[in-house]
Amino acid sequence: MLSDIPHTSSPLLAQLNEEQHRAVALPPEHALILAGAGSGKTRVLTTRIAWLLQTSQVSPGGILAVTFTNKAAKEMKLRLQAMLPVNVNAMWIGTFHGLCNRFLRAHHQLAGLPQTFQILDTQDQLSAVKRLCKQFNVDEDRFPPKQLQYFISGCKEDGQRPGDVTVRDDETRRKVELYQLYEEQCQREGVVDFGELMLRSYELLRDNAHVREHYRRRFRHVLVDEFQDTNKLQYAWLKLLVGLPGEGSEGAILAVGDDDQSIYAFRGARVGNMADFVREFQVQHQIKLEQNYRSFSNILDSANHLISHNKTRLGKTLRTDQGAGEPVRVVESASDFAEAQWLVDELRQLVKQDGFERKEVALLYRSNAQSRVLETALFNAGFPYRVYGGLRFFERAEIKHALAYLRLMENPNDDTSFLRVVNFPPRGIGARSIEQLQDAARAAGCSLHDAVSATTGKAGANLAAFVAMIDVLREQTEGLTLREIIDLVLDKTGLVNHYRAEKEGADRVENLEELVNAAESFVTQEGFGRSAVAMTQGGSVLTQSPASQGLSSDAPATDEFSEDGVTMSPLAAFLTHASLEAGDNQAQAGEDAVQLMTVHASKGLEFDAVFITGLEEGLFPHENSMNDFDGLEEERRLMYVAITRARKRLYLSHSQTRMLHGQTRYNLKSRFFDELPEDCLKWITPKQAGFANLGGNGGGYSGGLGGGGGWPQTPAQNRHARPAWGQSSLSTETYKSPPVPVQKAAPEHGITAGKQVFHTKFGEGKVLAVEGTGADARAQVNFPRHGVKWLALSVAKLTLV
DNA sequence: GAAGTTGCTTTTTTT
DNA sequence: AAGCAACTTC
Repeated sequence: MLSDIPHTSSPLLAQLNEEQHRAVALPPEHALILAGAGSGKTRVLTTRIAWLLQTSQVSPGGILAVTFTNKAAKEMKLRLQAMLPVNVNAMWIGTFHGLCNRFLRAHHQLAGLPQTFQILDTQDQLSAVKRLCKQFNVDEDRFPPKQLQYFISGCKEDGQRPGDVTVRDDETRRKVELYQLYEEQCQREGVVDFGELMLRSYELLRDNAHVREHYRRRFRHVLVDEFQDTNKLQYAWLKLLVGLPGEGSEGAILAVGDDDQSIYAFRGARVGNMADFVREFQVQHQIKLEQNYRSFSNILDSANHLISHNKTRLGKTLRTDQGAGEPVRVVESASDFAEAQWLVDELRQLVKQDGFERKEVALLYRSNAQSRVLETALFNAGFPYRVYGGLRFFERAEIKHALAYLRLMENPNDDTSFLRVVNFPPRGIGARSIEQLQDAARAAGCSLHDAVSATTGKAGANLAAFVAMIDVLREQTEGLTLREIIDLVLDKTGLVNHYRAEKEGADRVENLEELVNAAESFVTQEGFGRSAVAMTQGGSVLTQSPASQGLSSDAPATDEFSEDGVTMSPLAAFLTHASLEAGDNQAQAGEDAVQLMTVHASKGLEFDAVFITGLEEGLFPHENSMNDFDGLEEERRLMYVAITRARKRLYLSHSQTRMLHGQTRYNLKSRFFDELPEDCLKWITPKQAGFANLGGNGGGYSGGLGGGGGWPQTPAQNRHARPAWGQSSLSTETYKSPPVPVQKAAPEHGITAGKQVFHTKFGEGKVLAVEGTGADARAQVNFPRHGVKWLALSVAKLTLV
């Protein structure tokens, strides 16, 4: 009953439905919100915070909100700021890793870390592991570095140090040994990987009662977004941070999640945390948000119907007040090329006739490899598109090189960075010199940087020059602005010149210039001036001062928890920013282009029209997942996520054949089609124009003139050349259609109704019907094992029995 | 020390 | 198919 809720008069609550209202105005106790897709989850989260502040139940300093992505954190701050005049930087809003970083910077001594510790991203971590393997002569066939990396990350996600791992066999024993050595290496070098950020922070809270008590008193309201995606360690961290009932703590957790949208089990997410949370925190308030504001009911019913096939669910059914809307369109193509071509035609019509905006249309697929055909077709049609995924800005090689120099200036012991740039650009320091240096460093138990002075000869001179350059740069850049520092480093290290001289290096030079811009805007946005300033997010933290008793739990901005302990140079702050936030990977936002992405990447987004492509057995559900129960359920949730992205129109598309790993595969349509409500669907058969059927005949799609990168032209972001017939600078107006590949005359197939035929995958079957001629010829065949199929004769290799 | 050649792998992804 | 790593050759 609304009347039972306090403070209902707040205008903040006026526009909420009853469920949302109840969620926002919950008492300060642990609660779980089951928020269905499109049910206004973020809105509830932000309004909850705003309401708590407005009704003076908490001050900004008492709020901690945690998300999984920087994007979500940014969004939350933005919307909060729009709701009420509050300094969002006084609140702790960020990703798990961002917040952990903040804790560790503030308590670096207690955590056993240098103040300037650097953060290894996944790439850095792998190269660190490789280096370790070389040093200890690990048989890389028996222990592939990638697998070791996976092992180490997995252990950390489970909260296990080397000593905590149960060793049952020799292989594990060796892995644990290497894990231990890896840890020592990181510690020596003053670097932490992502898992370490989380684990160290957990241990900090676990092992230091006064720190724990301080934060428990301080954070009265802890809000967790996407709770279904938390892993074991993150949940344990939350338990420490807030304290279980009976531990005398006062903070309340508001967990928001949707078990049906849990699609990250493969990387350690534990949906079970939701049930554990309810049990361990004795949650009294559970609210389901089932009102969907996004989709028409044909779309929503399809999603509901599909997900109802999952056995392990908390149970939730979305409803909408919008009408049925259009039926969900289902399309079958003969080949992935035909699918792509059909898609382009349909897109054109969608935009021209039905008035959809390009950027409001998404093409979704299960795996990245599927994007290529789509891109090729779009590119050749001159249709603007944008691909999400792939290399992000701060992951690009040239950027990582530049950052490595900067990191070395901050922390000379960072051997990973040292090795990355010691001979890049080439300066005559080869593998042999580096090996010698590594031996010396190992013998002396010091970093590569420090071992240089011990080397002799010509190699030693080169190394000495390199180290001297870094040291000189450190001195020269003292007191300069971040921009000036980076400019100087790019120049003096020869990095820019090296790429200028390279014939394919223009994009890289551009990216390096972009790095300077990124630094500039970082300074502006985060308020970093010339002098050292506090943590990137502002706000206060508990310093290492021993006087940590008698703290007020709120608004400690002016007390002894001043920012003293967390001052960082602008450079150090920028480096942290670069490791924690890989940056955008998309071309110009705002460009009106259709969006291509994996289903995973689409989570949290919505579009007017959505195409889900490649709905085939083995692809979606993926073959690696479809053999075990949990895997299949996750695939189904993935499909559920995909469907619920659509507002108005949804297309489901599958193809009979598809090129995969250089081979044509014959696929059955996805089992998910059988799990959708038939009366919501409309089966469309696209007209099979000649162009659409060029499946396996080696037509003109490959081996074009090359050049160009996507459309519209985004040279710096879209470096990889794609096949194209035309010039790379296309415009919709001037572009001419690619020449239609010459279709070989279809051989006389002699397939007629009633005959027995053989198919390489489906086996023997009986022809029921044949239609079309030449390239368009299709046969309907009844296979005893696989049912009735329509097969394009130009694609499927049917032989008469 | 750098450039060319062969062979191998191939889900999903954030921090 | 294609990208990447490791190997061989100049």
